[in-house]
Amino acid sequence: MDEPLLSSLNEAQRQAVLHFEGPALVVAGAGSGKTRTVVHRVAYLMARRGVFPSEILAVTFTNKAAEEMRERLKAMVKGAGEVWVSTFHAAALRILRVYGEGVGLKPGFVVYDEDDQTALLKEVLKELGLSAKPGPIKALLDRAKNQGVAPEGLLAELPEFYAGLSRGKLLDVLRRYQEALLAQGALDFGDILLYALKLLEQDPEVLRRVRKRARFIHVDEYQDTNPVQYRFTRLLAGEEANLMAVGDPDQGIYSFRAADIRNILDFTRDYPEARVYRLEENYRSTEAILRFANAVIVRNNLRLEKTLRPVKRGGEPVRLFRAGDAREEARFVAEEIARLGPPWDRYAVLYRTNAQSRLLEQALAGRGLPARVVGGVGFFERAEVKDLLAYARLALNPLDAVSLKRVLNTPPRGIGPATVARVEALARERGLPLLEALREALPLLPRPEPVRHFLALLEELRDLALDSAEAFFRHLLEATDYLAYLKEAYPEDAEDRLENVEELLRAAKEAEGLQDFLDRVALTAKAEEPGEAGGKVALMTLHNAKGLEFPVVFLVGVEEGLLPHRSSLNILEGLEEERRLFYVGVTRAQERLYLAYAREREVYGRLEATRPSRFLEEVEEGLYELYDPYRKPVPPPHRALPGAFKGGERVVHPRFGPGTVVAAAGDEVTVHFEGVGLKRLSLKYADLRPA
DNA sequence: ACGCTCACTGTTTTT
DNA sequence: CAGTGAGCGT
Repeated sequence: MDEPLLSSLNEAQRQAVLHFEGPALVVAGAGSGKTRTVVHRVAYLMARRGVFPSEILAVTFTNKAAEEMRERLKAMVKGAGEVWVSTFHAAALRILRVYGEGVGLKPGFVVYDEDDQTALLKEVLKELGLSAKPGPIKALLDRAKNQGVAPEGLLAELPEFYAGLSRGKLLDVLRRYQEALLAQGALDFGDILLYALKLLEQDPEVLRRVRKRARFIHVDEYQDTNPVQYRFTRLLAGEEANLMAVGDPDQGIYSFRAADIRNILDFTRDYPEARVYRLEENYRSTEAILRFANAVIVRNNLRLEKTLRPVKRGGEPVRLFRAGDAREEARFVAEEIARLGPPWDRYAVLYRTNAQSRLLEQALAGRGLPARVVGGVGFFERAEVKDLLAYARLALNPLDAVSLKRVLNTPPRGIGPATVARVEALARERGLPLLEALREALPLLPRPEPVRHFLALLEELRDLALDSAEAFFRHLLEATDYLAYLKEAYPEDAEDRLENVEELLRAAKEAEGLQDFLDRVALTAKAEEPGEAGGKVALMTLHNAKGLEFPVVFLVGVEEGLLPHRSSLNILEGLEEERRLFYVGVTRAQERLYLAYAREREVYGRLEATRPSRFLEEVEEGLYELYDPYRKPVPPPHRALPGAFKGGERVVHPRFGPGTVVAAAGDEVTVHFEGVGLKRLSLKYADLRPA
C-alpha cells in the first residue's frame, strides 16, 4: 500500500487504520467512510504490519457488502484475495461444511428457507393432530435460535396459551420440529450460527483451526449483532481479541431479528482494553440534510453521543409534501422525478412496509419511468425456481422430505394425495425416511409406474449432482420436460416464469458446484437478487436501504402508524428503533431529500385517516419546508359509495380501466369493462370511481 | 388425479 | 384486495 493512500484519510480514519493489536471500536456515523476505513486498515495490516491475508477475517452484514469490500481490497493490495470476507452466516456455514459432522450434521445437509421451515412446521402440527397457526410458532422458534436459548427458556415468558396452544403442546411442537429437521438432514436459518457456535464451543481443535484463520477480526454493522453472533465473535476473538468492531448504534434497526444495540454500546465494558475511534465527518450528505438528521436522532436516549459534521456545506432544503392520499403521494413522487429528469438511478423511494410499493410502482410506470423494486417477493422464492431448487436439494440429500414432497408430483406425473398418504403411513409405521418408504411401497401401490419413474429420475439426478450446477439444471429441465409444464400450467405468465428459469441457469453458471450453489442461494437475501441492472429508480424498504446512498431520496409514508409503525408502540424501546429507521432513511440522501405523507391511507383495503409522524414534530420548523408545486386544479372523483349506481353509469377501476355499470344492488355492482368483460365487484373493497 | 371456484386470512421490517 | 388453502365437480 502506498503512503499517499494513508494521507487521503482524515485524522480519525487514519487513527483507526493505524490501530494494530487488541480490541477497537470504530463508531462510524452514516457516510463517514466506514468501509473505506476498514479496507485501508486491512491493507495496512498486510503491507506494514506483516500480517498474512490468510489471518484476516472481515464479517459484513450482507453478501453485497462483502462483495464490495472484497473488490476494494483487491484493488488496493496484492494478495487480498485470500482475506476471508464473508457474512456471519456464510462464515458459519463454511465452518459447518468442513467440520459439521462433529455436531451431528449429515454430510450434504441442506439449509431450509422460510417457506420450507413453515412447511415442516405445518407437517409437525398435522402429525401431532393440532390446529395452530404456524406463523407465531415460527417467530418463537426464530427468536429462541437468534438469542441462543433453548425454547423452554422462552416459554416461561409466554402466556399460558400462545398461538392457540398450551405450553406443553407448544413445547411438543418445538421439539418435534427440531427432531424432524435434523432427521432429514436440514438446518433452518437460525441453526446455522447456532450450530457453528456450538461446534466452536465444544471442540477446541476446531476452534484452534478457525482462530488461526481469523487472527485479526473485523465486524461491520456491529450494532446489528444478535446474542449468538456476539458469542461467536467473542469466542473467535479469544484472549488476544484483535477485534475491530465497526458500527453505529444510531443505525441499529434489526431488533426483531434479536439484534441488540447494547452489544455496541457496551463494547468498552466487554473489552476494557478497547480503543475507541469516532468517525463523525460526513462526506455523503449536504449540510441541510445532516442538520435534519442530527435533529431527529438526538431525541434518542439509547445511543453514544455523536454529531455528524458535513463536508458539503449548504444544499437544498429538506422538503415535505402533504398528500391527500397515498395515490397522490405516489403521483407527487413520479412527477417530481420526471421533472428533475434522468439518469433515473439517481433516485430512491423509501418506505416502511413492502405493501407501499405497489402504488409507487404504478405511478412511476404511468409516467414511463423505469423502476426496480429491491426486495419484495424474492427471486429465489418464486414457485418455478423453488421447484428446481427442491430437485437439486433432494439430489444432494435424499432425506429432505420437504423437498421430496414438493417435487413428487411437480410436474404432474400421476402421484396423487392417495399415494402420498399411503407412503407417509408406511414411513411412520416402519420409521423410514420418506424416500425409502416410497421405494418400499412400490409393491403395495395400485399404480406403481409413476413412482418407479420418479425414483429412476432421482437416481439419475443423484449422479448428476456432482456435475456443475448448470449441467444439473439443464438435464433436469430436459428429463422432467419442465418448460413445457410451465407453459401449460401458467398460460398467463409463462414468459416471466421461463425468464426466471433462464435467470436461474445464469446464476448457476457462477457457482463452483451444486452444493455451493444451493448454499449461496440459501444465504442470498431477497434484496440481492441476480440481474437488475442500473438506470432505474430504486424502490425499497428502509431496512433494505441501509448501507446505500442516492443523490435524491423520497421518504414516503411519514405518518403515525406507519413510521413509527403501530406495531412498535407497545414494545419497550420500539419507538427509538423506529426513529433510527427514520434516521437511516434520511441519511441515505446525498443532495436532495423529500419527505411525504398522506392524510388518509388504505389499511387492509379500508380507508383510514392518518396523522403526520411525531418525528416531524420533533424537528424544529426551520430544518425543512412545506412543498406543493402541483396544486391540482380538479380534485379526483371520490370512490363510489354503496347506492351510488342504478345502472348505465360510466366508471373507472384502477386495474380494469373504464367501464359501464350493468347492475347494482347495494354494495354489489356488476360492471362491463371494455376489453375485460363483466366483473362483479364489492364497493366496500373495489376502488371504483365515477368517470 | 386434476383443475376450478369459493372462503378465509393477513401487513413490519430480513441475514 | 390479493394470495392461499380447502372442497367439489369432472
